[in-house]
Amino acid sequence: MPRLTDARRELRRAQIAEAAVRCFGRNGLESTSIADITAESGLSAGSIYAHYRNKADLVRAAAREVLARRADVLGAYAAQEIPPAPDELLARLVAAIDPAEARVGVQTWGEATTDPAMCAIVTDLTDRMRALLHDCVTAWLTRAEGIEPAAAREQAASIAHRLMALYQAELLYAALRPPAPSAPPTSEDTP
Amino acid sequence: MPRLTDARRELRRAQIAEAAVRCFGRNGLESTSIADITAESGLSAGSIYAHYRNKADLVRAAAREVLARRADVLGAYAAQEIPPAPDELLARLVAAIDPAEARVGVQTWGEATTDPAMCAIVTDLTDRMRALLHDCVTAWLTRAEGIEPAAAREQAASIAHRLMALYQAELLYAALRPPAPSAPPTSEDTP
DNA sequence: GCGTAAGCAGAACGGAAATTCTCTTTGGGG
DNA sequence: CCCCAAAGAGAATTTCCGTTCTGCTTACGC
Repeated sequence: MPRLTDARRELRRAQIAEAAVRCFGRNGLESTSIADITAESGLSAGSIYAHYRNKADLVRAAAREVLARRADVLGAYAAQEIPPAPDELLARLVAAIDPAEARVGVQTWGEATTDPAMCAIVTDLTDRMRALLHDCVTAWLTRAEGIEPAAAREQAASIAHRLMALYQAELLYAALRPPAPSAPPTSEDTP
Repeated sequence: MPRLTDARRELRRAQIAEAAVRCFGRNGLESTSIADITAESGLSAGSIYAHYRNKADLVRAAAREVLARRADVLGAYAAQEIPPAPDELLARLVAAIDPAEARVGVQTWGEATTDPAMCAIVTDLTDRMRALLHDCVTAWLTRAEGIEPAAAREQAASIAHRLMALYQAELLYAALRPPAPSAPPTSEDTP
């Protein structure tokens, strides 16, 4: 049965998801139509539906991609032998924020308030990032500050919680900074 | 010209906006149709369009209402003679969060990434709340901690910034806690 | 190489939802 | 208390968009 080889199939899925992320960053989750993604990806509607069950499925895939990419940045720091101090860590994470991805990230929050599946994706990633932060801070407390591992782990929890909160807030600021590059006007100008 | 008296007109607008907020909290900004708001408010579509130019306009009004209500809670604390300490202040603000309003608040963030008008509403309120926090913390630093007003005002700035960030993060958590009371299934269960 | 079942393009379909239109009701001013 | 324009109800309209369907094309397995 001549199916696409798995590698090629994944490539197509990624091609679609990445185009979707670009569209979402530009126009928002609900305002981007399948036609938009069609145009951005260079593929056809039929093709998209061969790779994703429906639009909601594609939105979730795009969300997973954006969120996972953010976790990866953090993961790189967590893997270091001597992790940076909390302030420094936060500063670097904030500096690594990409405005377009921040917008999609915040849009996924909004969607998550309504769609349980999206909520699961968001909370799962939030928990994973917080755990990563926890590891990072624990390692810093023990290696750079010379605190007992057990005590460090405990202290790190509240610090990680706060770091996560501050990071999320920064993500929100980044998402709102340049309102929108070229959003279609919503027709409410002159009364 | 027998128009509605201003008081009555405002009453109708509020009636519609409040119904809209309830719907948005339940189903999200984009998923609630005018028909939903019609059912919730007990008014007709024609009537709604007599009070709001279009759906986007109504969404903005609802957002303003929810956001303003949050600012009011904070404003009450800011007006006190001896404001609470930052930790206590944050704890009280968090305790005062209503899940349904939190959901709408987060949805407005998502919308703001796309709609410049909504972005202006959100950033305006954020700035105003931060300013209120700033006043609160400054007052606490001077009155409870006995710090010079000028120095207090300066120190308060970064504290207020952090408080705002932590509050926003808590709002997000509250919005995602019980995923959704009764969301319509998105049809993606069995492959 | 070659056949075939898939991927894929693009038009067609169906439905939903915002906005508008028309007719009825009603509240306020004289 | 009466008139009339505006408020309101609810159906009609229209536009738009997700999804599906129909063939052509292509890439994989033999």
